[in-house]
Amino acid sequence: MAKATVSLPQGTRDFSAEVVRKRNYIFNTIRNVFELYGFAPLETPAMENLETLMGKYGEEGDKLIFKILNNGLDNPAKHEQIRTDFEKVLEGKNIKTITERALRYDLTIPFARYVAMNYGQLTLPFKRYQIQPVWRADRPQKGRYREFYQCDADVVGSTSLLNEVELANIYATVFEKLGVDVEIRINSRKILAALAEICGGSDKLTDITIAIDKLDKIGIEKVKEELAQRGLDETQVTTIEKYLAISGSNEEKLAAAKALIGETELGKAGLEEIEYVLNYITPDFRLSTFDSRLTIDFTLARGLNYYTGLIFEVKANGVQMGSIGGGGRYDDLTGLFGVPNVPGVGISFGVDRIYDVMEELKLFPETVHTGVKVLFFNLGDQESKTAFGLMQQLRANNIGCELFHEATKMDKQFKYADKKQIPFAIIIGSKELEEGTCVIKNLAASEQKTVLQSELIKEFS
RNA sequence: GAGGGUGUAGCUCAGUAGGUUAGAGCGACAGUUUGUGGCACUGUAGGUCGUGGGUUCGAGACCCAUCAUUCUCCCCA
Repeated sequence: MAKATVSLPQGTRDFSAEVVRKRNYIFNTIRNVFELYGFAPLETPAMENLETLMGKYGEEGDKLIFKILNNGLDNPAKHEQIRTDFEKVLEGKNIKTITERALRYDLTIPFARYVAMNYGQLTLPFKRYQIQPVWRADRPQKGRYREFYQCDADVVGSTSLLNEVELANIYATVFEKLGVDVEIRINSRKILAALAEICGGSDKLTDITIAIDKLDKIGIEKVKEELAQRGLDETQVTTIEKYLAISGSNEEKLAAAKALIGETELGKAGLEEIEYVLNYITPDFRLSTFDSRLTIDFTLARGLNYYTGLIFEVKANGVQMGSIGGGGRYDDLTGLFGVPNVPGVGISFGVDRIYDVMEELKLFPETVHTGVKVLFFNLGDQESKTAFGLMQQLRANNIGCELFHEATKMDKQFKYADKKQIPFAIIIGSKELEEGTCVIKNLAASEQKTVLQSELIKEFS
């Protein structure tokens, strides 16, 4: 056999039947919860105008956007212009004559673009969910792909913290249903801004968040070094050290943070937001284990720079994996597209990582497999014609079945049923044909019985 | 963008200081068994050892390049 020379682009995958079924199980779970909470579906194109995406994800993000080469570059009339323009591409610029479209990088920005375009028609607050693939030109590694699905739920046109409460509950409900043990971390960008304010001014916000975001990876000493490198003096570093040292229960953390930044306006507001959400998680509202899963994490920063209020991040317990969900509040996302003052808040699920976690922890239920229920054996021309008629009757009664494609040894037909995990075999040979009966065999139990063909449907209803 | 690991049969991998004809398990196919599977036994097919150079009397093994893949950092879902 010639060795296949075809391959898949880096970081992409094919999904076999079993994997698709398991993935659909996750998709359906998430979709049902979104619907349950009053969110409506939206789909946007795989590609957007490049300028819609550029500059929205920070410098790093821009580099990871997959750009689409324009068609028609081979037109001889344009060659000279194209060559000149391509020189600029080599300098790292994006030139419309070379590339003007790109694959979507996330679902939030296309959503903001949609809201800006349709603002007049939307009933506010507008709650939408979106389940579609996104593409990033990242280097693949564990839990990281170049094509992966996001499941987003966002609310725009409302500043109410009730939205945050709802979204936190969606996280809890989905992972509860999937049986994944998670920790939902919560923080507020306002608190980080307050910290920056008392540590040298708001222009230091980015420096500070970048540094403290690394805490659990590089440790406190390295963080302090990095802060000093980024131009903070000793008092300021000490303040941040105190901030990072905050620990204990949610209540203890709140109290400690109040002492440190409660005086500032931003700090006060940020802490109130967190308290508000936590207070909603009263026994009446919370799910069985919810309160132990929603924890304050003052080191949580999140990279996407459009967040302005509460931020969320979800991590799976008991497994080495990056975050499997994240989100937060943004004050003015559509302002980028010419419609200012539309506040919003949203969350995202990373299905591919959730899949990896569930696979690693063996959390998929057996029932995810849903193939055909019956295999009709093919034991000859006349026999298979009778089988075919019965098969169509079963199908008409919504019972999935197939007829083996050729008359061959039973041994082979049994093996086919095994491989496809078909639970029942129906055998019609010359004897059954004569008697108007058929043999129903339960393959797992290795039991069989003979019934009249006219009674067959009853056996499966 | 930076740095590691790995490429040998359809799959998972062995292949010991370079040495004659490259192996195992699983899978596939056939048979033992022309209408009762999963087990067992027997047999068969399937490899230019990722690709291209080099060193050597001799390379799957060593060196260089290249491609693919995987992991870590950065960043993120």
